[in-house]
Amino acid sequence: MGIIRKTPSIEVLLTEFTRNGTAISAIELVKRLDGKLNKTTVYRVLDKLEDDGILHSFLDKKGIKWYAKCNSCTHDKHFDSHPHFQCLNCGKVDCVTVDVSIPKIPNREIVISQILIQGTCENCIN
Amino acid sequence: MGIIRKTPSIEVLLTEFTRNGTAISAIELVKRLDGKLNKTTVYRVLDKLEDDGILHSFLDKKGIKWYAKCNSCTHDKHFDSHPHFQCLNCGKVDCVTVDVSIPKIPNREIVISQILIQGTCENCIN
DNA sequence: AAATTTATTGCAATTAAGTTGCATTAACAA
DNA sequence: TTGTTAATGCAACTTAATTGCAATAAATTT
Repeated sequence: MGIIRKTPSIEVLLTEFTRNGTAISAIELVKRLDGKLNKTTVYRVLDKLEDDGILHSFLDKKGIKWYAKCNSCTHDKHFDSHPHFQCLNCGKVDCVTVDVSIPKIPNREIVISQILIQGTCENCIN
Repeated sequence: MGIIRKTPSIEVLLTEFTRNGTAISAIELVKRLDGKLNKTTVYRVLDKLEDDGILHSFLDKKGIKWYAKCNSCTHDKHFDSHPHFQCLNCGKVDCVTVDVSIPKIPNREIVISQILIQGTCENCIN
């Protein structure tokens, strides 16, 4: 893959992710960029950025799709197996930089694993 | 909560889960019981059975809702933090009885964690 | 056993995240 | 500057899941 054309849409979306380090849900981006970018475009650009290894995606407990900036992903391989933490109070989601080792399971081959942690974030804990 | 009335719907749905030990998706149950039970009823009974601590639910990577029989859940507390394994080949999903310890995260309180593992199951590995 | 209460069910309509088809626009290479 | 084709916008669609409401039927009361 690789980004083929540098368009305003791609820049606009990337800016949203560089603004702060947290994950952003697809619908949130659609709402946030309403009037600026079309819903379809948002979904398609996000998809492409994920293909390119720039963003990675995951679903929260409600099945809502979230995206976050990748650290060491390539378009070949996504290292998105770190846990994602969702605050039950403020809704914020971010990537947690701890290693969780998934134990081997007899007779099964593990391809991907996804860990979603929900609780209270550092801002809401007090 | 607790089941208030013992209706055929509840029995029909529970039978599906006792038939074999794997998890079943909500839509799969809706399809499987088409003509026998209404879609709305399926969703509502599943919801109630989860409330009662008889089933627990989780979402797969596509955002589809799955249910599985609980082992030691009560209507107060769901011990659903064991991983769920979904076969990328046959689609089967089941509960994995291994303990995955989620490390404590500084300044955050963990309430629930959900682990979804995808790969090849014991039937499809050969 | 009949009447009463109200949880449960079925049906149709709705919701909402995400997708698709297609005509139009605009990167960017030649 | 022209031609190619990726990217975009719009409208319509898809699909899992939910909601409102009237009808039905457990289970309790009389």
